[in-house]
Amino acid sequence: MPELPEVETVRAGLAPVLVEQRIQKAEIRRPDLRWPFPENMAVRLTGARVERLARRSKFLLAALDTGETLISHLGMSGRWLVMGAAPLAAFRHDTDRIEKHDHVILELEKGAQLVFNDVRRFGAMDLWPSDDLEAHRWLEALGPEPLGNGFSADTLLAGCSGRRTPIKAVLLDQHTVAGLGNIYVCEALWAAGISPLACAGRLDADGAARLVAAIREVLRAAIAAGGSSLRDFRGADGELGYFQHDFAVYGRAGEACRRPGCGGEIVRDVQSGRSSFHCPACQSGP
DNA sequence: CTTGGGACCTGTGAGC
DNA sequence: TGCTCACAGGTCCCAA
Repeated sequence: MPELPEVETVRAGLAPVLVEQRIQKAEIRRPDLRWPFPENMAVRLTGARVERLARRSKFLLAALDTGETLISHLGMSGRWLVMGAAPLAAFRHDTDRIEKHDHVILELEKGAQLVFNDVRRFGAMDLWPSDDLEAHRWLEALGPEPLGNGFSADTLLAGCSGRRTPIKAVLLDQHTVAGLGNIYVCEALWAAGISPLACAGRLDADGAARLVAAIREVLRAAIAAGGSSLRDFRGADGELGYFQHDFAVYGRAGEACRRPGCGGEIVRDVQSGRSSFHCPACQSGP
């Protein structure tokens, strides 16, 4: 489900109900997700007040007044949902299977509940000292934020230099730039006119500049649309994102390329076990 | 060091 | 109806 735009959508929806609220009770309903939860997580959360809710790449960072930060990752199917608000009650009604995968429930002041639901359990949570966050193993090796000043044609070119792997693999790997996933890599490469199969080491300065601009624009537009709802992504408020209607290539194998005057047909390839979509007519490379 | 493949886990839809 | 297979937005780990 969640790449950077979806995580940002969740952050924006969660912040108004979570920030400046105290966690009155933490119910931890299993010992782990992808990894074990931190020791005594319920105790360390209970009574803590959330001071800020930030995002780094695909991680949500809730800074607590205890000096620790609750780090969470949605994996493939994780969601943070706000319960107790009227609109949400309607959304939850017909789907009792959802409750089956509610793994962490945080009760806030004023009765609202935050529920972490994750069918596949590829998600993760940890608690870590806020003043040493960058040393956390999930965060220490992350590349720059794609929408931040640390990401540029120069840094992208440096990350691609000498690499024999396809450009798609470099963008999915979180070291050169952090936060992209399968959907937005495919979309950005299409927007830049570069094939996902193209050799990373052959990216030139012009291509790098186009790719950086394309990544930023695709992410910006997706965030503005509330992310993409394939299957079941929802924002924290239960709202659907709608960027999936704007996909140029993702999931469109056999359909016409949307670039004006192109006339090509989108094809699906499998690269290192994952679907890639591109238009052979207007995306350069092998 | 780089790279590709499998592993983790559950659910859904297509085809027989 | 029920079986099997392929596939799904992410990341880690290991062998070559």
